[in-house]
Amino acid sequence: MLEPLFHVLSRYESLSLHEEERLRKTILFDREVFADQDIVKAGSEPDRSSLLLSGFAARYKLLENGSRQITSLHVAGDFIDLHAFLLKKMDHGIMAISDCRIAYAQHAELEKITEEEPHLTRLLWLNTLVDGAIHREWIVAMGRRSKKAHLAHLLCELFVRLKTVKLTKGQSFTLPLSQATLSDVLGLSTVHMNRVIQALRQDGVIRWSNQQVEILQWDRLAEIAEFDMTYLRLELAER
Amino acid sequence: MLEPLFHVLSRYESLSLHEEERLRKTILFDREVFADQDIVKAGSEPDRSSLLLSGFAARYKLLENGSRQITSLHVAGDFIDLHAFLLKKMDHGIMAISDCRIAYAQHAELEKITEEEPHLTRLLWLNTLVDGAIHREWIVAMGRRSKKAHLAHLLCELFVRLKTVKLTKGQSFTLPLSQATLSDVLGLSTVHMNRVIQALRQDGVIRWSNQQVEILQWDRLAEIAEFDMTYLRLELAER
DNA sequence: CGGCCGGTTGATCGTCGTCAAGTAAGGTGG
DNA sequence: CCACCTTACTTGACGACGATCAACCGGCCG
Repeated sequence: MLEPLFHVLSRYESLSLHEEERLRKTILFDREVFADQDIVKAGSEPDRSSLLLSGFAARYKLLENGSRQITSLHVAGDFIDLHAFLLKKMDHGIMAISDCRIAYAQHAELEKITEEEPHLTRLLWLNTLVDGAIHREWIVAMGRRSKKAHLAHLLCELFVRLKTVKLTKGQSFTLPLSQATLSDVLGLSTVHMNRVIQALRQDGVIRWSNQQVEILQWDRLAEIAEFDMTYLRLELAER
Repeated sequence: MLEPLFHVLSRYESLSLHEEERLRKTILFDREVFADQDIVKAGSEPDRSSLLLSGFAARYKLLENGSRQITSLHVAGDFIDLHAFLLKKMDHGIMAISDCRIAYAQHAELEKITEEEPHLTRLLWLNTLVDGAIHREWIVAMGRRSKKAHLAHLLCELFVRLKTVKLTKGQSFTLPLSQATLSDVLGLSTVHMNRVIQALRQDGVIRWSNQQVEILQWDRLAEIAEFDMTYLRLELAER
């Protein structure tokens, strides 16, 4: 059940069996959250952190005029609010984009891990640092890339992340986001979001329908995006 | 010398004298970096992390067409590349915006801290999490705020951050960024950057000249920005 | 069958980038 | 001390990009 998490953590540094056991004992109780439901409410102060076992989730903030900005997308294996362990108060909400399966780690247990398991602690810390690296890449995309390049970059990132948790088939993956939701990722109107997608289709680099994205020409897509996956830190380092 | 760092860390949770001592022993050698010089090069794999003692620094990425996006701004007390301790490879550069004074912590020493000082480790981790929270707020600003609101938000954030390290005088602070540099923060052209600044001036909420920013009407500025400082996590929590 | 949701397209308008020019301040060399 | 740079900021004109308003299509569900 925790395999996606093991895949994610051990893509940074190998996990010992003892550490896997420790995580199994820490991460408990799973529940289902249906699409469009909040997994964690903005402003709450949870006493546990949520691990996404399956499905897609998003962190988001709402503005007074009702608009929404999604600040990150999450897939199986992602510790979606591990930062709440130390940040305490949620400064944003997290919602299920598709139906999601969630498991929990009590903050008290995480604290014990920081007292007793320094290596595992560093891996969990690293996990949150990769979140930060993704945030930085999104900032670059929003500030200085064309909208087409931004979308191309997002697709490259999702493909690579999904591949490490074995959720791609060949050059395809399932992306259960409506164009309206996607537009809240890129900060666009839905109309223009649609046109940007059309542009990538017309370039012949992707096929996309019924929530299935197929990358027809990875090299050209990566070139449009100027995609450099260093920031995802997927090369295994020695412990 | 490390007082700014202590101010930053102890605004999260109080530091014990032992922990302050430990930091003093860990953070050594300071040097000066002049404005516009790189402090850390993109692609490098530093064996130490840099603490900014004074001055302003920025993390940035360059794109192939020569444009630049700044992904964060740093002030005295900020551990500007603490994430490199675990991320290993820099996926972005860090440059001095004004003349900067820098001290260093060897990664080997930081690793010892994670083995021996769990509470201090959590504080350092938390420090990187606040970076992430700031990134998220910037993403929201770039995606869904008007440019005027984005700038207002940035000024609010900088004012609050500078205040906690005692670098404000009344409602004023020194901001040694040219408008061209600022435009690489907001993702704008320099021409439009200038016009956005004019707009805030005309609203009478700020005065700004010779690198001195004075906030004339905090409430209106915060209202334009929809500024909610929760994300900076400045309320002191118990240990 | 009718309504709703997601996707698509056209028309129009505002925001913002680009090109261009001009001003003010500071620094250098004669 | 002044002629001449350079750098930072400022303003105007114009065009491209993206938001908004509006309409329409197809599939799904009650």
